[in-house]
Amino acid sequence: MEPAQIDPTRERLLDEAEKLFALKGFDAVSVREITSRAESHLSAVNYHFGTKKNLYLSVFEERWIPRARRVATKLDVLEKNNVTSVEVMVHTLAEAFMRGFGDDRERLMHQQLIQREMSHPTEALEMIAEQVTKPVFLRLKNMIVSHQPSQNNGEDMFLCLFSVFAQIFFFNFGRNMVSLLTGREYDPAFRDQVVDHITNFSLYGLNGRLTES
Amino acid sequence: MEPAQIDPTRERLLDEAEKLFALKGFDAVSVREITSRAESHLSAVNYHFGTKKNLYLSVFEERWIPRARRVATKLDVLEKNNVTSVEVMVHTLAEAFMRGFGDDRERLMHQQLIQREMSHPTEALEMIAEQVTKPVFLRLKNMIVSHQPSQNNGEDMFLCLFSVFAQIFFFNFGRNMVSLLTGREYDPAFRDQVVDHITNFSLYGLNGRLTES
DNA sequence: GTCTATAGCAGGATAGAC
DNA sequence: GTCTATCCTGCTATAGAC
Repeated sequence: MEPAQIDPTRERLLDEAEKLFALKGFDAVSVREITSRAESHLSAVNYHFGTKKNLYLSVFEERWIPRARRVATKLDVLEKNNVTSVEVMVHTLAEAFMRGFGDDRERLMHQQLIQREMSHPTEALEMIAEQVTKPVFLRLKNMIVSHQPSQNNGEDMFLCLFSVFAQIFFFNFGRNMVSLLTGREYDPAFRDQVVDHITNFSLYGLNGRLTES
Repeated sequence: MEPAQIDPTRERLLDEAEKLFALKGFDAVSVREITSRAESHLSAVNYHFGTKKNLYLSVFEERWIPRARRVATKLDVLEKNNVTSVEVMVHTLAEAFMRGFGDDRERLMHQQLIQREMSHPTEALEMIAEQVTKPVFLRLKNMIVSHQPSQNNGEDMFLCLFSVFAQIFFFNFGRNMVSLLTGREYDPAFRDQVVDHITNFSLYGLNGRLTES
């Protein structure tokens, strides 16, 4: 099925499709728009992917999931060095997802795609859950609980991990609201501030903030 | 502009439009679908709202914003009773947004609409920020800092409030992913568990969980 | 294999009967 | 004011020229 030789037209189609699906969502994007941006032709999509829907799923198979796996390798160093500090773990995690992509645009695109899938799942969400989210969460859970005297069960730790990811997602997809209320732009300084905030909030919650001297 | 007498056709159109826009998003919904569910006719939308876009904005003006204000009144009792416990505040806040709607469907619809606006803003987001989010956040910030010896500035407290809302949003719009990973359904028991989790995580973060005996 | 042409259908908006 | 009929545009998918 996969061509041994990479087809550059097919690659451009996947690139532009991913950008547009993230920006506007499946229904708001036309195949014509994708092909014209990819400097290709309407029927090239049909030739390479059969249908628009299958192009969408291919974006996840061939772009999104490999990228998510790449970002997840940022956690390898923690395991290799046998890091025991939860603070370092959470900071690494937050930084990996807030800054561990090629650039800001790529990170936003990546997270807008998963956000759409989470609120309106297609076949892609199950692929992602099985191949990415579940393995990553299990690794994180084991890293944390193996160094801690906690009696928490796995489900409770999963909820905590969701709370960390919830913040990462919110500060990306909700950046418009955040900017409207804080008056801050998403420049590198603010992003660093957000990473520190997520780390501190996830570790100590509100009490840590309110009682610090 | 507003009719003194409420037009039942107009009301049904707003009701069905809100449901469908929340479920599928602006582009994926056709006016024909809205009018057929409202047992009305295609041109009724044109007559009452002019355009599809204006119907969408009217949903926020006449449904979403009034509902958000209604939910926000759940915070009044805290001010009236001069509550000083941050734990009570956060729990009230989480419960108001996790359970303080007519029913589960209404809450999900409400939060899917704001989620879409946050990631892809239209004129509606500015209305919401001005008329709902900013006033609520200011109230919450003042309630918390007026009882605390904290030196935190307002911006930092805003980030904390975003982190609380981030979790509320995530456990709603991301419920598919949460269910896939935990195997739990969103029954009332799980929702109570989530409210408690958000309260605890927001107050004490991971450390509170890991060091509890 | 690439691209043109087009089938076949659904969309938003409107005009006009009543 | 309500509803039918229709316009025009844009869509996906396909057939077939080259």
